[in-house]
Amino acid sequence: MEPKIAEKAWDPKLENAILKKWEKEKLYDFQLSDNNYTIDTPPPYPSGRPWHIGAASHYAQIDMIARTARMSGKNVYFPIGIDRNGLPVELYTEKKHGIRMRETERGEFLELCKNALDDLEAEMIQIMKSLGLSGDFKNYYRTDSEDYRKFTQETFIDLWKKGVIYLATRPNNYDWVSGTTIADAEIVYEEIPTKLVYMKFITKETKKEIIIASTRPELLCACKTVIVNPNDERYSDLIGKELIVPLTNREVKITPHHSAKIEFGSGAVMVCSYGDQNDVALFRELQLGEVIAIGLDGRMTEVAGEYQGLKPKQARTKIIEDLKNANLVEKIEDISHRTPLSERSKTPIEIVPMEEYYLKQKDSLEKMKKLGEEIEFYPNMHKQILMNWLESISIDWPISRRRFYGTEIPIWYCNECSEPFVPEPGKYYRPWKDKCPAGKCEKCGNTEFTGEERTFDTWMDSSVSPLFVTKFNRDEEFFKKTYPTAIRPQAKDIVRTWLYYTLLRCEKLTGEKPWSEAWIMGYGLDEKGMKMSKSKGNAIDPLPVIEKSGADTFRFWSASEINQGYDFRCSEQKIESTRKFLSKLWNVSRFLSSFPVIKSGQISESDKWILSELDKLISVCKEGYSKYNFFIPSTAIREFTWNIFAAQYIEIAKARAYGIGFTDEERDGAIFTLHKVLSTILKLLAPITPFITEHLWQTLYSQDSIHKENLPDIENVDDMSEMTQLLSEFNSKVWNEKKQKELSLKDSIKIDVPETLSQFKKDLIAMHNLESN
RNA sequence: GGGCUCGUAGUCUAGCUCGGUUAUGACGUCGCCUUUACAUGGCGAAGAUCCGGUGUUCAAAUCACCGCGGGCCCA
Repeated sequence: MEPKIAEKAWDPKLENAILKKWEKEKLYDFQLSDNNYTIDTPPPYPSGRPWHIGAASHYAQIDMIARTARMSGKNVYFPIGIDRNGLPVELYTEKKHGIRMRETERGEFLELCKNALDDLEAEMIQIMKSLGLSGDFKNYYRTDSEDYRKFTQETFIDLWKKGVIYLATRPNNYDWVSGTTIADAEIVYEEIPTKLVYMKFITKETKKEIIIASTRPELLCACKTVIVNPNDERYSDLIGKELIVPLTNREVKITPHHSAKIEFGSGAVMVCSYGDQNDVALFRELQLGEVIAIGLDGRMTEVAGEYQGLKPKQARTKIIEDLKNANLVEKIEDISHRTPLSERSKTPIEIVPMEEYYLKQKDSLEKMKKLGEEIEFYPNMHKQILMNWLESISIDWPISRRRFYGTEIPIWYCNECSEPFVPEPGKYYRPWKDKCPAGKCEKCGNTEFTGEERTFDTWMDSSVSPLFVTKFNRDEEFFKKTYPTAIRPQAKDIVRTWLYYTLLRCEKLTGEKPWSEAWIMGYGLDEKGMKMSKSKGNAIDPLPVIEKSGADTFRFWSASEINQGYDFRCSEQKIESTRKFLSKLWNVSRFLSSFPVIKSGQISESDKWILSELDKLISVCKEGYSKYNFFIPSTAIREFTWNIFAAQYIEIAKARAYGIGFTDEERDGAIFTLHKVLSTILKLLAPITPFITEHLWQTLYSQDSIHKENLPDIENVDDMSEMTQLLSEFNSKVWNEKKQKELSLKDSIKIDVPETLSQFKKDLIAMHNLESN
């Protein structure tokens, strides 16, 4: 019989047609039912080209979660969203058009951002689709849509009414490049070379010289005290005495404090508002009055005297010169200093007192820990990231940002008495341009208002993703049937932010946890194990890789190469070489396609053996799938298909399948078993490589999609796995002997079938053309 | 400084829970082979101080302890 499959290899170009067919058949459309499995899909941020190959791999695996659930009989809701709020697009737009946000009309700037996002988003959607994501693309949402922003504002108004939002002036992490406050979670630390300046302070009474080392001499004008360790004998007689600050000639006290390290610098430390977080803690503890030395424009203020208007770095250079000229410097060391940077703009943050809105979180920490305990983490070890973070939270969450491209904080202020007005939910508010919905101020009756200009931290938007996709407050039935959602898949670097904030917000709004499971993925690194970045030039663009090798190859690589939760290395060569397995699967199928698909036959001992191995494979795969660990099924299937099914069983059963020297019933047993095994492999593999399995399934077995099938169940065939090695050893022995004797594989040879394999004797004699004994 | 986590060929990985073969398989490398559905293949080879040390034991990749190294987080 001619094989139904003629082509000699799987052609990834077929994927496109399969995609179109799925779309036409509405295969993955979601209809609400009582058995919903909701995925809180991470909405990717279109930050620029190329998209990260690690992220593409994340999404491929998230799709495997969806397909696994679908093939386990669940009604899968797999929403697709795009995260479009926040700083990166503002920076991208400024650079692209050579403009500055604050010097551009706000409405115009927002329009430019929106256009940039549309471009970047289109490519991302294309990659996600071509990866075979079985998500709800038709209803994909954007976090900057009126609908979403209205929703974010509603949740804010709700929290405002609950009294968990407040205004406070606090030293804040301030990123002066992006001109906004940032949360602790957005700070990254880097070792940066800097100068440690040993300055000469003078004691007021005795005119004795005291050396104080600092990396921030420009903050001399904001120095309010000098601390020394109480155990430091060098200074014990000076505690409580006054020092003259160089250049400014102000007087400050020497205070004992345990945080002064005896061995660092000279042991005496100047405390300024604010050099670092430690200064903040000391100012609070010692109740010092702060001096604002750096303004919101990132430049020195008038308290800096002649240094006013300079950037801190410029001021530092100048002040070091001046100190040197005045002979007030003992020495200068070049050191490497662990500097806090803004994660987004990568510039050193300053600590500046500012009035911002806060969301209370400190009083929820115990509750959060409890919820964290209840949520199942895959892999479990990453739960620790959340727990450690919960342990270290010390201040409430600052939620206001001085940026443009974000959800506006829906507040107006009375021009007369400054009383804030928060409108009713139900509308998208833009206070920077909309008229205040209140006729007059409730407090003073004034009718003039000023709109709030700030926006929310983007995590305020993305932290309600599980509520948005389940239609919280908008469709009660839908919400009831989909929330709490089943699973939150995400990357491990945003556990402290996205995962935590979602937990916090959803609990505050619904009293429940947002998901019962969290699935945490590692980073994609380059082939040497370095972090990929556009600036280093080691980033791999996923689009050409997928176009060249095909989505299934990429997906199988992702599944078989990445250990759950661990960082992984990406190399194009390795991805491409994964394709060999798909070729193998293709050719196995091509061979089987020359035999009719039949319902039954007389099962021989070798058939029972492969069916028992197949049972084992099913168990292993289902175990792996149940833990969302795709490494387990992908490697098990490859191993079984290649080394057991193709290399051993097909060879053993081939002669019987051709029916030479066997009865029709015996022949049918082989053909039945061959198809049984292949069709099972295809179903087991379908969540990982949906395209090739669909193509082969429909060519060989059914008009219907394989993705409507359920994962196969085991049939409890008697275990014969002890035979596997014996068979493969015997076969290798015969093949090797023929090779040594320079015989063709078809030639006959005299080798006895060992007693242990006597049950397979007939198949083995036919397979190797053994001289009967 | 503290916490978490990991350490098996160039790379990914199995084995570790519950100690016992010649340490599994794949990618890559090298050699041979038109030979079967598949040269996108087959056969074979080289490649591992199982991070190190000590202890327990007849026996340690596996158990215990002490180190070392990487990554992430916090200070």
